[in-house]
Amino acid sequence: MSSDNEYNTPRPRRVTAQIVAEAAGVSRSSVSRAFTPGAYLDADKRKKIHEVAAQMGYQPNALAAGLKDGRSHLVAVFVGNMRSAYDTEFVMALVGQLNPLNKWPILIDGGDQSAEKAIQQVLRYPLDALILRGGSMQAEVVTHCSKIGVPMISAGRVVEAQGVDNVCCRNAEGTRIATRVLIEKGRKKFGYIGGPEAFSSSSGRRAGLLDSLAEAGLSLVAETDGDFTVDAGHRAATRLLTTHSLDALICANDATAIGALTAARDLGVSVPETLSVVGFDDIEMAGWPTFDLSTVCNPIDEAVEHVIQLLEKRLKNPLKASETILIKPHFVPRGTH
Amino acid sequence: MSSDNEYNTPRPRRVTAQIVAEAAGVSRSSVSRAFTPGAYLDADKRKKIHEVAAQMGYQPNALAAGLKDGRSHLVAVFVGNMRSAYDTEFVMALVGQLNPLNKWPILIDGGDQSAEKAIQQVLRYPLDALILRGGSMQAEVVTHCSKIGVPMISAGRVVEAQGVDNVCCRNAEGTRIATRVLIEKGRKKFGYIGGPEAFSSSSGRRAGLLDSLAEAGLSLVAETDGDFTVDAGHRAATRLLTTHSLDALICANDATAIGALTAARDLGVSVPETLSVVGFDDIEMAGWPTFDLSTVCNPIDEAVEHVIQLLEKRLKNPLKASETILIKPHFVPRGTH
DNA sequence: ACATCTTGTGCACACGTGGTCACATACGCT
DNA sequence: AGCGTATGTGACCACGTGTGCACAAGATGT
Repeated sequence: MSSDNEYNTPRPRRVTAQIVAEAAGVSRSSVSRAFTPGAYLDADKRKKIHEVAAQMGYQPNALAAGLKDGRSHLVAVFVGNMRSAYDTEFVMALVGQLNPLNKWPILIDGGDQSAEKAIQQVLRYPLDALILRGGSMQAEVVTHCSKIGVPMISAGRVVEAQGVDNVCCRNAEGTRIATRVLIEKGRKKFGYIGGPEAFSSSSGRRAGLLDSLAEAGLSLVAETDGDFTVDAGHRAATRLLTTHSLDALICANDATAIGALTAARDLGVSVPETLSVVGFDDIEMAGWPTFDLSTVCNPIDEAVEHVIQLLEKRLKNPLKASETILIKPHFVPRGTH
Repeated sequence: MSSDNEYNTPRPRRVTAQIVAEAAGVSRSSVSRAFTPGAYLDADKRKKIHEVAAQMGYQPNALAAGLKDGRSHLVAVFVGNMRSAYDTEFVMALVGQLNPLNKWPILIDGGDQSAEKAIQQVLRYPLDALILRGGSMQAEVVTHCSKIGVPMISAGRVVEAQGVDNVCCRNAEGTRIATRVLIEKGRKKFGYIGGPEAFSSSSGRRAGLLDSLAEAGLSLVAETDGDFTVDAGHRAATRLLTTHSLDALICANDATAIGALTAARDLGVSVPETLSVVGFDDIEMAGWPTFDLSTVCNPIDEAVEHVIQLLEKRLKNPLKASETILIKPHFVPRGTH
């Protein structure tokens, strides 16, 4: 780590309320009041102050304000893997909803190897909250957060801990529904391409598949694990399709499914005539004409909305009991099943 | 905007150095020193303090520290459009490089309609810097930043203003090279699908195309503008290919090219046999087997590295003259030309 | 003219930290 | 013992803000 004292030229300091006060010929308190909506201040004086402030480029220092009331309006957003399209879309939706609440997201990429260190450092700020989107988080960090009173909201993975709220998709139900649709279409020889074993979403989705197969008296013909990427999906599907005779391929997420789709084409297996391919998440790309992927929708807008609601509730009442909201997925029929 | 005073239950305040001092039986100063690398403190006492602090979950409040030395270690990252794969990849690389410098990114999505308001609010924090990745930024914001002494670094678009450093790709050179390659292959009837007119990158890329065409005594057969998305690329290419006879399609970015590629397939035009399609940026997706897109590499890692270097230089010397670094693109031959 | 109420503003404090300064303690040397 | 020096530590201040409190000034009522 580089030394912090290597700055030779000091930065010209920011304009402060004191400076504005002197320039406008009023007291510093009045400047502060001019920027505080509810405060008593003569209308003319307020206008004058705003003019001077605008000219000098003054805005109240959010850091100092936060120091006073213990609320920084900063929210750390920990993203499991920004390289995944689902996570990216999720973050975009989340950031869009955070802004109107006056909350500003500090982004931490869980895919980066220094993520743990990064999160430790970011926790030195008095965060209003820590939002987790997927990924894995050391238990140590969770307990640390609850110890220092930073609320956590986890999306996509249920974290059982005090003061942690959760929003999660009913993963098993998603694949259960999709599998039923395929069985009704007459599919019998199912393969599964999962994600990393450590991810609860992956195991949940697999469980739903097994449920529906059992229900119909079928069993899983072949399976293998990937890492949620297109590349891994391609490799895994190539392996499965060349070693087994399959008529349906359930994938743990859309990226995997897109890789599998490409692999099928490369092998000359026609989709959906002889093989059904189904993904999970319904990322934007799944709807592109090239792929036209049948998938299970893991609704982002709904999830984000719940996250925001939980955040607001938690901020209003920091001591409230933890909540877990489960979201119902639905099947999106397109051209690959 | 919601009132800020609607929090009924006050959050239990953070553990402070004072509390730790009392618990450890030392003075507050000693606690501070225990967390300051260079400071004099008895080794045993330091160890003791660290133990107590760890147990209580204490970490120095970064806000208060920043208030003191005028450096928040926060960096606003304004992204033109996080829905674009290039921007996403850029941000990921940037965030990864920012963390080791102890800088934390506050993400602002320029694609969101409230982006202008958001940036105004975020500027209330004493940011160490504002990094722009593409997109358009009101001149007002730029002058405001320079007025309050927040350094700006723009990537992908040259902003001519005091205290603004720039990193940008030689866009014209990129398409110039690509066009030459296609001309050497015997292509003569070129079409161009641009981006929004307001984007300098789009016009630069078009200029390079025209250069090389003129050089070879050719002229542009047809062109139209999109909005840098796959969908727009698809629509634009469909229009161009059905109304003109073309053997080469130069696209302003990869997303557009991928859309065009799909459109060509849909129309039964064989690529690369009868039509060459070339993109710009070399996003990850361009390398996927499904697309195997020939394109111009707009190197992200190199750009990010320069941004970081400029940032460090600027922080060391806030008054230094502005710099503009131009990056040399190169052609990436794949299967679509 | 005096009392009461309303409205506006300045003072002073708290927030949590890092650093400077002065002071206390201990140690080595003559 | 006396002195100089090295080392450790406590008291204080600055950073920029919001706000409670007290007070001043002006308006209104009797």
